Order: sequence, then structure tokens, then C-alpha cells
Amino acid sequence: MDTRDIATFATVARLGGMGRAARALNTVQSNVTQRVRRLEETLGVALFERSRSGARLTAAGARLMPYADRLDALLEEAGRAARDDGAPRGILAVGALETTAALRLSPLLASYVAAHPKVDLVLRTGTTAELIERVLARELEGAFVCGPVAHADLAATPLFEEELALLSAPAHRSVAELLRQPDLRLIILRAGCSYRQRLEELLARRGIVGLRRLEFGTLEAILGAVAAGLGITLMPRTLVGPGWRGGRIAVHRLPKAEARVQTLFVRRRDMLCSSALLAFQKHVSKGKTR
Amino acid sequence: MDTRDIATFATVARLGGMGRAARALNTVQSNVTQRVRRLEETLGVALFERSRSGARLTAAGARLMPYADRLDALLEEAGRAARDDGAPRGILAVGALETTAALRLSPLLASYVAAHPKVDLVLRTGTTAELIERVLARELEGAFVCGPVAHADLAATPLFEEELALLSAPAHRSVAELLRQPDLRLIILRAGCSYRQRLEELLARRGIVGLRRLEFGTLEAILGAVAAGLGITLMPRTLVGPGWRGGRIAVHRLPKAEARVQTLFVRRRDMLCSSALLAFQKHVSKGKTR
DNA sequence: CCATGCCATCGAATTTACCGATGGGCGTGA
DNA sequence: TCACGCCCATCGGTAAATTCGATGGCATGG
Repeated sequence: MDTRDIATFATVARLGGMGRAARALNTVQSNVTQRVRRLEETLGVALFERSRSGARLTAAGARLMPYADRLDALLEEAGRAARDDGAPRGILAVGALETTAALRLSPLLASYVAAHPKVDLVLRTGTTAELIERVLARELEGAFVCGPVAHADLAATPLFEEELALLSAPAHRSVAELLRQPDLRLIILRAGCSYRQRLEELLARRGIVGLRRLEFGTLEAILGAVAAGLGITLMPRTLVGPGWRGGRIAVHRLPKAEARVQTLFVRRRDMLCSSALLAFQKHVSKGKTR
Repeated sequence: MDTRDIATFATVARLGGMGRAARALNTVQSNVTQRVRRLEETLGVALFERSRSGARLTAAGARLMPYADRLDALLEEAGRAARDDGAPRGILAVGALETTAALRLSPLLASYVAAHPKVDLVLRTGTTAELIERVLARELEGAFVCGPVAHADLAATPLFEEELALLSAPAHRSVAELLRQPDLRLIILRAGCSYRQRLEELLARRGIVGLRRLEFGTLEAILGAVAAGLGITLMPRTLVGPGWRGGRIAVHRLPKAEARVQTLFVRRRDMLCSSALLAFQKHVSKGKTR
């Protein structure tokens, strides 16, 4: 059993056909056929059901499939383990919520890259769900996400605690008054954003449902829209910095139970921590008290 | 990174030299050199320190080594998983203490092989420590051993509870009288046998230490020696069957706290349970109430 | 009823792996 | 001190495996 055979097998399974797999693997179809056949021979079982429309996994193939993934991951990890001599270097890909990145990460990232110049840092932003997906897919070594997170394959360490607040144009003085507004609109960063769900739950508890939404791609655009009176949003209170404090945005604080949101750092439990990541975690936990 | 490269790397590491590895792998030294070199090139790190006396692992090589083992195990397991369609077949290698085999296993094994004719059953006997070693080395899928067992990589299920008793020639009527005997000898099955340690502890608690030992390779020989008055031994009480009950061996029961010994079935937690093993475990737990 | 997409097979071309021999380095023992 | 043994690196020729492109069968859909 060669790793290449297994990788080919996995590609065929994923793409549902040998020809398609051949194209994806930059080779020809006859070659894929041969590799699959050889794998089937060495195992003594048929892995695919061939048909006019492609190749579908048999039961045995389905049993083998998870091992293909695990082998691939283990092989990659072995390489990283061998190369990693304890000095942080190479690519470190982490994820973060847009708000976390804006609020907390800039100074940490700056000092981290300064302290470890051999590391190429990659920061991807996205929603909690997206980031967790990427961590599980091993595309990211870790991510800053909204808690709580419960997943058997993930290890989570609590880092920061934010206080969420309702933001609106300054015309509204209190939350109660704000919520009486008839044509309230929610301004959200992106579909699937954790804050959006939180905001809707929060409003639902106050009997407000079915509001219109506005979606903007950047934090600045959202704050600008809020300031312009287009609607309200839910954000970490401290995100509204001095630039926005000049009366352009009103910050409505919420009861503690609703306001609190924890930022966790999550990573795959079964994935090797690169030295770069270890240093990063140390860096972040050292800097979090600031 | 090819699996073959990694396997040769592991062999070189284990045998401490490329030439030796070449001999072990039925190939020539130049070939081993090439594979190692290629692996080192793809990884970008040196894996061995070459010297006149052979090749020693570098730090990077040492980091890679555990992955070589894990990859090998995973590859093997993948093959078994793909082949195993739920119907017990193939080789099932389990271990057991000699006493357990004699006392409990014969009928179970007989009915198991009758029920699953496609399984080639292999039963190895040994001491608890030896068997656990073999299970950890993946040479056995599981083993019946003396409890308690505490190891993070092992899953243990309690099966039987035996009552140990002192066995002696019939001349001695009680344990107290037996232990007053001046030239008492311990008859044991094998160095490292769990019962031997238990017996010595038991005697030590009664102030008896430093006795001579006799070691015999089979249970029958031990029982024969006991009957002949050569010494005493510690065995499951029910092991002394009708054939020996005819007055040739005296069974001295012990306080419950000392007498009890549990038989566990242990297996590697991270190892795939073959269908043959699953059926075996079901078979054993079904039959254990007899 | 032909065009399309799929997989199996085959033989030639190419790449790769294997082997055996050679050479250099460094201890060991005569 | 020198020859020997043991070790690994290197090299060129040969054997083997892999790749490629073409071909054919088959079923589906226009």
C-alpha cells in the first residue's frame, strides 16, 4: 500500500470518477485506473462500483476512506514534526473574528512578527462557524472564536471576555427607547456571524422579531451605517473607539448576562502544535492582561 | 514522502546502521542510502548522523521516529478495516495466562472456532506483563490478564473472578500448619508470573521470606510436584479438578481479600477491533456466566 | 442514431528503483 | 605503522515500475 495509491483512491472517491480524479491529479485516466486496481488487488476487496456515470465507493471503500484522510494528515504532521526544531518559523495560519482582530489582535500580531521574524503569519477572518470549520479541516492551526465551543476534536482555551453593547445613532437615549423605534434595522457583518444570532435572540427576548437586516462587509462600514442612523448593531463595547465617540454613535450597555461573550482560542486536539503556534499562544496569553 | 522510505528510515534507526538495515530489508546498502537521502531531501533536514560505526538519529530523526511507527500501524489498520466486512474471518491472535486458558478458555475457544470457522485463532500464553507488552506492540489483538491494569493506551473489561488458594501435599491440614513447615518451597510456573509475586507477598505478610523456588513450565508439572510434596503453590482453587481431588492435593482456602484475583480482557484503545475480535468478546462475555 | 462521458486495456516511452562495484574515512589489531 | 574490517557515499548499467496516449466497449441523452 503506497501513499500515492491511497491519495489517488481518496481523490477518486471525492470526485466520484477516475477521469475527474485524473484531471485533478494532473495525470491520465489509465493511470488512476491502474493505481486503484492495484490497491484493490493488494487489499483483496473492491473499493469502487464502476458505472457509466463514474465510480462510487463500495462498503469496503467507505471503510477505507477515513483512513486515507488520517494517513494524509499524519504524513503531513510527520513532516512538520521533523522539520520543526523548536525555533518558530514557517507559515502560521490562524483565524479570528473580524471584531477580535480589530479589537485585540493588532498589537499582539505586530509584536509577534517582530519577535519571530522567520514566521510568515497568515490571519484569516470569518465567523465562528467558518473558522471552526477551517480548523477542523486543518487549514488553520488555530482560531480566535466566540465561546462556548463544544467539540470533541477541539481544544479551547479562554482568552478574552468582551462586553457586547447595542450601538445606535445618538438620537436614542436608552435601550428601551431604542427598541420602541418602529422601523428598526439590524446591521450585521455577515450571514452566519455569531453576533447576529445573539442580537436576534436578544431582541426576541424583548418581543421583537422579524426585523429587516442590512449586511456590510467591514466593521467600519457598519459603524458608519449605525452613525448614519440606518439601524442598530451588536458589537463589543470597546470597539467604539475615540474616533466614534464624538457623539456619532450611542453605546447602550446591556445586562451582564447578555453582554458577556468569551473569546476562545481553539485548535485541533490531534494536531501537532508547531513551534510557531506554541510561541504564538504564549505571546497571546502573556499579552492578554493588557 | 513514501511509506517505503519511512519504513527503511525506521529500520535504519532501529538497527543503527544502513548496512544492517539493508540486510534486514533484503536489499543492498546503496539502496537504503538513497531512500534515506531522498527522505532527508524532501524534509529538508538531516535525519541521521553518519559515522564509522553506523548511523545515529539526529534530533529531527528522533522527532520523526514516532510518526514512522504510527504510520505503519495506521496503514496496517486501514488494510484490516477495508478487508473486514463484518463477518469474522482471518487471524485472531489473543493472549491468556496459562491458568486462565486451562480453567476458563477451553470451552469458549472450542465453541468460538466452531461458530466462526473462517477465523484462525491463535492463543499465546504468558505472564500478565508479557501479554500486555505484546498487546501494546500490536502482536496480539487482546489478552486475558490479571487485574488490576492501569495503562492509558489499554482498555480493560473485567471478565472472571478467581479464588486463589494455597495448594500443598495432603499431609498438611491447615494453612497455619503448612506455613510452619521448615523447608517450604515455592513452586512457580515461570519467572514474572503474577501468582508468584502474589504468593511471596502473601507469605511475607505472614513473616515468611526467602524461600527456595522451583520453576516448572506447565501447570500439570506444578500440580504433580505439589502432590509429590515438593512444595506449595498458589493457584485458582477450581484449577484442582476431580483428577487431583482424590486426596493427592490439599486445597487451603485463603481470606477473601487475599484470594480474589480478577481476570480482565485488555486491548489497545487505539486499535481497530476486528469483527473476529468483536465476535470473540461477545462470545466470551456471553459464556462467562457459566 | 450519433455524440458524449465513463472505464478497461494495451504497448511504447520514460522515469524510477535496484544492484554491484568502487572509493574514502576511521577505528582495530597484528 | 600498516593492513584489515566495517561503515557510508557515489556511480553506471540494468531491470522494473510508472506514465502516457490511443483504442474499444458501454450506457445515456439529445
